[in-house]
Amino acid sequence: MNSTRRKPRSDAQRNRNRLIEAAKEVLGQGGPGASLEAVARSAGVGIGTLYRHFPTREALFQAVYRHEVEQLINLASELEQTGDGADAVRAWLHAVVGLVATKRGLLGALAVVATDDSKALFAELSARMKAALGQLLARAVAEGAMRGDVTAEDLLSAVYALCYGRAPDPEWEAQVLRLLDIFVDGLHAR
Amino acid sequence: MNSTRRKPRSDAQRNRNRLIEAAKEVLGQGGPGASLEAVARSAGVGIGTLYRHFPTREALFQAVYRHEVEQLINLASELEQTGDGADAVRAWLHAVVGLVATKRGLLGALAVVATDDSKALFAELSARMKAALGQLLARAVAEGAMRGDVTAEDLLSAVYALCYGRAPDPEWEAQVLRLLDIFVDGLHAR
DNA sequence: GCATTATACGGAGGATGCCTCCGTTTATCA
DNA sequence: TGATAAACGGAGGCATCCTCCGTATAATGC
Repeated sequence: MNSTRRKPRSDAQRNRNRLIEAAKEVLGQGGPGASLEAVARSAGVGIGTLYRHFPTREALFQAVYRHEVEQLINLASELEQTGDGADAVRAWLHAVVGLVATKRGLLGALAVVATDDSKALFAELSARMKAALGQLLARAVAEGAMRGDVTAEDLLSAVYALCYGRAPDPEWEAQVLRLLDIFVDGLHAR
Repeated sequence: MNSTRRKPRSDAQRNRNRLIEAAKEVLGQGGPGASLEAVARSAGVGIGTLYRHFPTREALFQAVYRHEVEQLINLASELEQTGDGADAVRAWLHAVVGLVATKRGLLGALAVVATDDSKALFAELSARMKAALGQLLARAVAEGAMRGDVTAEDLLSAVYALCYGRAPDPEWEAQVLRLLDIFVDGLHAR
């Protein structure tokens, strides 16, 4: 039994990233049924390469989704360094709305397939989002800038409700952000 | 201007029904991406015939959905004749859960496309469901069997929340029905 | 550096699905 | 029963799916 793992080849790593980037674009645009060959083309990669990295359509969806959420979580880490805890909370929630705005089709796709695998991923990433927001929130509360009786879970639920309660027209993102700001105003300690 | 409409040919009518029946099966199984040629095959009909009756995938989804909901509404009419108003309400809500159980993929499909057309259909059918349940509910209240401070809309919202708050595993329908029964018990006047 | 080789790449190809078009069939009506 | 509007069905052109395998190359040991 030989456990010496070679380092993954650099071209493999590069192509994987390109594919995720291209998929983010193409699937976000075209919805769950979009062409995977278009994704490969847009990534400048053969179709065989796409299938080697992501054996199923769902695997690709998952990778894109995880990538997006991890960017959000990184953003939260950065925001922890900024001056104002309340502003950090607001900025982060704006970013969440931005994600929903561009990835609506993608989220729909994941909701439709709903395998055990996707459900597990969903649960994991939800927990991590909640934790990230929890950090930001705790700081804002500690600074005395926000009321302490609202949990990260409450807040995320509210954002989702705002996002999905409205039909996606051109005004969508602006309207949601406006409502969200009003909501966040209400969170401030007085 | 000539308004003499010929009667639709009987074979057209028959094939249309067969297609809806087949689509109910195939799309319910295979989800929104299922093959329309499979639907046509399963209906024992040429692919051209399918496309003449339903020019787009969405048109077919809509027809199936309308058909299902109209069956529910017919069921409500029948239940109005039965002896016990409270039982009628319960039976009808069970039927709603049954619809969601078998047509989950279909509903997802409609949610993903979300054209103006589908939204209008959705609104129309929601209103008719509400009206149908309202009738049943009114009778149960008039009989003194149920409390009068709950609207049909409340009730439908609650059922949907029960349905979609739980992941669809094998136990799903039984669990939802159990919770629904508890809820309906709570509706009874005491 | 250079040879070796595990690893990854790319795209041809067969199967299937999408949708259109049009020649053939048939239900209806007089 | 004949005329004809209406409906049928499937061939065909194109796109996509996914697999398979010959070719290319990054990593490693010398």
